[in-house]
Amino acid sequence: MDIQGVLTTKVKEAVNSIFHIKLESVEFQPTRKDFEGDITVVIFPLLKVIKGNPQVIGEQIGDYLVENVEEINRFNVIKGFLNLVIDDSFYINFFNSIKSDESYGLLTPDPKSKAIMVEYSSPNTNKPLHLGHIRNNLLGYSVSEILKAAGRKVYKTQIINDRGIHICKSMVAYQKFGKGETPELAGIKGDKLVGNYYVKFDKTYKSEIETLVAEGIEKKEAEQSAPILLEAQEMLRKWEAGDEEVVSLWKTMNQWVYDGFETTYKNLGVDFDYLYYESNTYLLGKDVVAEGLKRGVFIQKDDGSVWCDLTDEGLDEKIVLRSDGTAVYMTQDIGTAIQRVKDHPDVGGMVYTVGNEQDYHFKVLFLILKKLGYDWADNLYHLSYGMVDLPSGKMKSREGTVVDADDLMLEMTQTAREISEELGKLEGYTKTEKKELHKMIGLGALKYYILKVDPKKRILFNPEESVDFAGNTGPFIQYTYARIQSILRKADFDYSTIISAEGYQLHQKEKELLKQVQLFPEVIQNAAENYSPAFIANYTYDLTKEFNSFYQSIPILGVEDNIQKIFRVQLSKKVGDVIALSFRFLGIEVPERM
RNA sequence: GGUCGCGUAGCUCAGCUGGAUAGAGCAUCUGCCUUCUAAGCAGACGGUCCCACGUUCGAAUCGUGGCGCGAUCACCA
Repeated sequence: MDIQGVLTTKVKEAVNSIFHIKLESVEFQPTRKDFEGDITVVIFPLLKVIKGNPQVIGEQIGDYLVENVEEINRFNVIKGFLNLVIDDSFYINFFNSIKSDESYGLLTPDPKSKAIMVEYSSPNTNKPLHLGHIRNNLLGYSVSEILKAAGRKVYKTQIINDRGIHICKSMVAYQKFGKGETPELAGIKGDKLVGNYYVKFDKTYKSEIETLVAEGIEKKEAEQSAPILLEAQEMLRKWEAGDEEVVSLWKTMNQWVYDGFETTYKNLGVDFDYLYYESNTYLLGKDVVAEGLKRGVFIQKDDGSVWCDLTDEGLDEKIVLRSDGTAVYMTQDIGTAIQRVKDHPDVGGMVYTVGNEQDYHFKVLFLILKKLGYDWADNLYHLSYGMVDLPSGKMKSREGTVVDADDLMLEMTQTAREISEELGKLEGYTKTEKKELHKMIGLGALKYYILKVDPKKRILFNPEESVDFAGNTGPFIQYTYARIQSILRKADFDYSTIISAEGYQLHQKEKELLKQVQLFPEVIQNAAENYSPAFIANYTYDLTKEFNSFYQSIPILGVEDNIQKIFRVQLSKKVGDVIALSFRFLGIEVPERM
């Protein structure tokens, strides 16, 4: 069925029979729209082994192919390009083979193959989620779905950074100013409440520094000796010592945050299979480091600190344990990775969705795990993505210059409602249905906006200019899907008949659409190999554009010929299916109407 | 300074395992709703693909050297 495979063989055969030369490979590309043809053989590379004029060589191969390959009708040669015209029957047969296949494009997982664990989100528990987390979440979730579609077994996970000085800051501020406030009493989400105290801490801290400086103390000194900071440090010591009061407050406030996060995740449509808490895993890496030291993977310095020498790899030495024996960030990540494989022995690789400011950290982490000799260490991937910046610069929670995740989702939904109401196409929909639809569209716009760009690229997000709903956007694709569903609702006849390739002549628009549908499985594989939802987004856009052109150029339900009508409805349905599937990989829902 | 990433139309981005005249959307301007949803379609306008050199029949794509932007080079996480 794979035309390229067939052609490769046949072109080799042709070259062998005409020139008596064995070819290694043949280069194909889709024919440019300005020329007649569907697939093109590039002749230039052949000139290295075949002496002669590319025009003549092309024609000779073309003649042979028309003679010997059933699917090829005719050809033309322009410069060094051999354009082949494929017979309609090939496309129709292809379509018949996939039209009822609901898992078209998907690979079923090999039960023996190893699972892959995808980590994403991994927030601190002292402030609400913001736009940066949204990018992280969408990427991690989407890549998980894409990997599944490509036949991988996937576990979604996150590590929750629930310990450390940053948590204590919120806790201290709450103790000082909280007066027993709770999310219920304040009527706000728990993560927002805790976030407020984090900001409050920072304000107090800054004013204390000012006071100290006014009293004539050096700024650096003041920064280190501000009373509220000392209190936070004291609290961290108490926490590590298991102080009951502190631990109890920690538990209460963390729970508020988890509840708040849960709401945000639910709205965003992401979820996790397994959770890891830093408070449970931060000590794990120490044993591994001790063992690695024994085996000579690490070296110990005079002060007792332990290091990994990576100078052979062109990097520096990296600390894995402090001189006082406590764990650093790296220690914890080593431990967590190993723990995950212990918990889930079928895991054979991991994907870490973390911003690109940590490129170096993960490079080192992966090297260390490899040095420690874990076989899965070859299958680690850092899904590194660029920051989301505002026109005013970086987002900083402490300074309140963030785009809050909940607020943004709400705004997108409201914009969707305004547009939708203006167009007024939802007659007969209940309030609830409309509300759901507006959310679907608003989030569709947001998710597509973020996922369509290459993860590596930095995104500049301007809250003043709202995310578009027209053009290359989520709603555009959702709209096309709704159009297709409308056609299917109106097609009140049996369109399940298989259209015979015999005697059916494809309209140009039908053919272009079929070619686009044909690309789908390959796109999924590419997206999975590159860990890039952007591949899926861009493909879906191309497919959608092609469909809209088809839709506006030729009648579907209105066409005279019954066979044509059935075929076009079938084709429309298939395009709708592919759109829905693609969007599912992006975590975007598609509407019946809009 | 070393390392990594990015640099394509006024703006946002595709294209990057080398191929024909570099593609979309937004914005600006023209047409198209008494036929299947106009959140649409068709068209116009808009380009030193950051610069230079090199490899090649052929370079936005590969290599080297620059320039610009960002990140990173903590006994912070």
